[in-house]
Amino acid sequence: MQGLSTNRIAKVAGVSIGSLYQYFPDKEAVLIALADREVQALRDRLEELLRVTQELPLEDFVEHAVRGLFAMRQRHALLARVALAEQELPDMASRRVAVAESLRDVVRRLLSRRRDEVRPMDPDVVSFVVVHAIQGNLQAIDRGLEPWFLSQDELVDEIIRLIQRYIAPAAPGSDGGAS
Amino acid sequence: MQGLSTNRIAKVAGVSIGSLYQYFPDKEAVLIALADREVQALRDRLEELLRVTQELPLEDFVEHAVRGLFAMRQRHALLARVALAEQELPDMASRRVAVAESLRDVVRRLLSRRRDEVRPMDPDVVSFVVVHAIQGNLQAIDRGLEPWFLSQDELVDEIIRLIQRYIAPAAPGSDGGAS
DNA sequence: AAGATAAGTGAGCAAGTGCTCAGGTAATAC
DNA sequence: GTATTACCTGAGCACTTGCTCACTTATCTT
Repeated sequence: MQGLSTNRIAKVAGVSIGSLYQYFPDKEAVLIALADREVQALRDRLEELLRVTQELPLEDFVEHAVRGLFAMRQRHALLARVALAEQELPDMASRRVAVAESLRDVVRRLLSRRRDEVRPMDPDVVSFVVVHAIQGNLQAIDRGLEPWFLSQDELVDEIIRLIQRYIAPAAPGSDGGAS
Repeated sequence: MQGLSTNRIAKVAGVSIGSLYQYFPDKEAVLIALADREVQALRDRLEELLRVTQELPLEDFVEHAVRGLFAMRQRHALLARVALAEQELPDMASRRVAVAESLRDVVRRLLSRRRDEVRPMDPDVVSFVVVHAIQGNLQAIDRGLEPWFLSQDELVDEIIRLIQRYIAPAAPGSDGGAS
C-alpha cells in the first residue's frame, strides 16, 4: 500500500515490527492512531481559525477562512495520505466522516454568528456545500490539476469569490423562485 | 489493489492472464485501456449535455448541467475506481488531467455561449472553480459523507444554487472591490 | 494428410504484504 | 548467583501481487 506498509512504518518509527504489534492489535489501529493525531492538530487549527476570524468584517473573514483552510490542507498531507488508504479499512471511514463533520461544524458556527450579514439559509446544507466546494478545489490544486496558465493564488482568490457570492444576501432581481 | 488485480481482471474479462499479457505489456496498459474507454463515453455524454442544454434558459441550463454531471458521475464509478489506482501509476495521472480538462472545457464553452447573461469573468478561472466545486460536492455525496438529515436531492439543489449565484451578474451593493 | 502459424492457457516465479513467535536483552527481586 | 518480569527483535509464515513461459489448442496452407 504505497509506502505505508507496517514494516516501513516500524522502520520510520525506529522500532521493530514486533514492538509495533505489541502496542497495536493490527495495521488499522496503527493508521487510526496516526490519523487521530493529525485530526486533533487539525481541530486545534480550526478552533484557532474560528477565534481569529470572528472579529473581522464579513469579506475579510471569508478570505481569511479560505486561506486558512488552504494552508491547513497543505500541512496535513499525511492525513490525506492515510485517509486514502481508508478504501479497505472500514473503521477509517468513520474518522474521515468525523473530520468532514468538524469542518462543517466550524463553517456552520462561523456562518451562524453572522446570520444577519448573510442571506437566509439552512446552515447544515450551506456548510456542507461550502466545505466541499472548497475541498474540491483545494484537492484539484494540490493534485496539480490547475493548468499552467492559472496560478494558485488566482484560484484561491476565485474560490473566495465563489463563497462570498454564495453566502451574500440575495440579489434583488435574479432569484431562483422555483420550488 | 482492492479487487483490481490482473488475475481478477482477466477472470472477469473471461480470458486467462496469459492472453491478457499477450495484448497488454503490463498492468498499467490494461488500466489505461479500461480508463480510456470510460473517458470516451464520458466525453460523448458531455457533448450531448452541451447540445441538450444550449436552448434552455440560463437557470434551467445550470440545473440541467449539474444534474447531468451528477448522473454521469454515478455511472462512471469504474473510472473513479481506476483513477484512484492512479496513485502509483504515473501515466494514469495524465489521463486524469485530461478528464478534468474536458470537463472544464465543456463548462467554459457553456458559459461563453451565454456571455451576456452572466457576470464578466475569466472563463478559465471560473470554469476551473465551477467544475471542482461541483466535483468536491459530488465526491462527498457518493462517499456517503452527507449527514443523515440531508437528502441527496437537497444537496444537488443547493449545488445548483451555488453555481447560479456564482455566475449570476454582479449584485449591485456587495461587490468585492479590493484587488 | 502433415506442417506451419497464430492464439490461448495456467502453474508457478519473485517480490511484497500483514502479522507471529521463538528467542534475545535488560532491569529488578530474592 | 538464579528467577521473575518487562520489553524488544527480526527471521519467517501464509498470502496476494504482477508477470512469465513451457505447453496446449485452434486455424490456415499445401
